[in-house]
Parts: sequence; structure tokens; C-alpha cells
Amino acid sequence: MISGNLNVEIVVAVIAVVFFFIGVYLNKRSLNKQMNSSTEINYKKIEELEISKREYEVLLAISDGLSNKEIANKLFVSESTIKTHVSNLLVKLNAKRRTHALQIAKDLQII
Amino acid sequence: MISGNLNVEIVVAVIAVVFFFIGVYLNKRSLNKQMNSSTEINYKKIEELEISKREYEVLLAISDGLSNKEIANKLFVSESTIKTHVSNLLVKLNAKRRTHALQIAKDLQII
DNA sequence: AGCACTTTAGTACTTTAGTATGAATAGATT
DNA sequence: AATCTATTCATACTAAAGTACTAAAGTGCT
Repeated sequence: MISGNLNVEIVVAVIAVVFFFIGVYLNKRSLNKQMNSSTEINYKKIEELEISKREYEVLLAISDGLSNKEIANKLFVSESTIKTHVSNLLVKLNAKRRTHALQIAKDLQII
Repeated sequence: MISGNLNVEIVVAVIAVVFFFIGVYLNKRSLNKQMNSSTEINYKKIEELEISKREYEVLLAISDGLSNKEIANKLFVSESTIKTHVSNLLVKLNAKRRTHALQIAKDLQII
């Protein structure tokens, strides 16, 4: 009788643990399908768009809300240089302005 | 003996279901804490910052990458009006410019 | 009606952003 | 060595964004 009760308890515990992790696993899967945000960055897309390393740094700085002058200071180059990078980014992303570039970049999951 | 086996099966099933949902629930909670993106919008924060309905519409339009003129057309008002809203938004969000406002708004989870 | 707040809009101005163009330099590749 | 690409920077623009006011009209509330 004692060994019988122990068996039941162990079985219950195992089932609880197993189904707990099944719940966690299935939930993670379903959530990943839903939200295509906060996912990983699509590096292939960055290459595909021929966005250079420096241009990408500028793009990230834009998404931090920095001005061209602030980006220039951060990267130790002139504001002219940043303007060039931004202009090239806008062309490559087919964006009209920096906020538009951010919207597109998020959509493409490159930031 | 028969009724005894049935009870065990029912108990096992109940435990399985219960722990399955506990797994789902706890997983959802832990994921929400990690990624503060793609989560729900913090409407209390919007009120707290005293951002009006119209100002919030403008904020969303900014995050869509629209220019002041485009926002004006979309909301059927003048560009002057949009400039007023944007200026007020920048003050309320303590932002230096619209891209900075977007960064802050995302951080506060109001967009 | 009176009050508070939001939304609207204007003028005049300064600051940022963005375009177009040309050019120099460094690094990697052929 | 010659070529290609990325990065840098400048000048001279035009366009967009943002500030600082002022003010009128609409909305909701008491």
C-alpha cells in the first residue's frame, strides 16, 4: 500500500512536469508565429540592399533618435559625411526621409 | 478496483491540463518581461504624459514615416496645425526631434 | 452662460534634413 | 600597378522640421 501511493505520486509529478513543459513549448511556438517583431535581424536583407557597415551604423543611430550632428560626433566624422550616408540609405531603402527609413527598416526587420 | 482506476485517470488528466496551462501562462509572463516590444500599449502612460487624442494620432503618423504635410493631408487639417501638435508632443515626450520622440515612445511602450 | 481644454491656424523665424555634385584617400582585389 | 568600393569631406543649394508666439472656434462640464 505504501509503495502503491508512492508510485502514484511520482506518476503525478512526472505528468505535471511533462505537461508543464509541453505548455511552455507550444506557447513559445505559437507566439513566434504571431509576432514577427522583436525577432532576429535579417542580415541577409541588409546585404541584399547593399547597405554598407558604416551606413548601417548610421541607420542604428537614426533609430536612436540622434541628429546628423550628434551621429557625426559619435562616429568621429563630419556632418557632411553623415549626410552622405543618410542620403545613400534613403535611396537604398527607397525612403523619402529618415522617419520613413525607420518604418521601412523595421518592416524589413533589419533594425 | 475499476472505480479506482477511473479515478486515477481523471486525476492524471486534470493534472496534465492544469500544468499545461500553468506552463503556457508562466511562459507568456516571462516572455513579456524580456521583450518589451510587440507588447501591449501602455495607455496609462499616454494619459500620464497628458498626450491628447489628436497628438497621439500625429505620433502614430510620425512612426509611419509621414512628413508634416502628409500628416496634414491624412487628418484633413493644415500643416501649421500638425507643427503645433508635433511641437507639443516633443515637449511632452521630452524629445529633441521627431526621431527622438519615436525612440522615447517605443521605450515607454506607447507606440 | 462661463470655464477649461483641445484643436485649429497663422506669421515669422531658426535649425535640421536632404540633394546634387565633385573629389580625395584607404583597403581590398585582380 | 590598376581597379573597385567604401569612406571621407566640402560647397551650395532646397526642403522639411521645429520654435515662439498669438488667437479663434469647438467641446465638455458645472
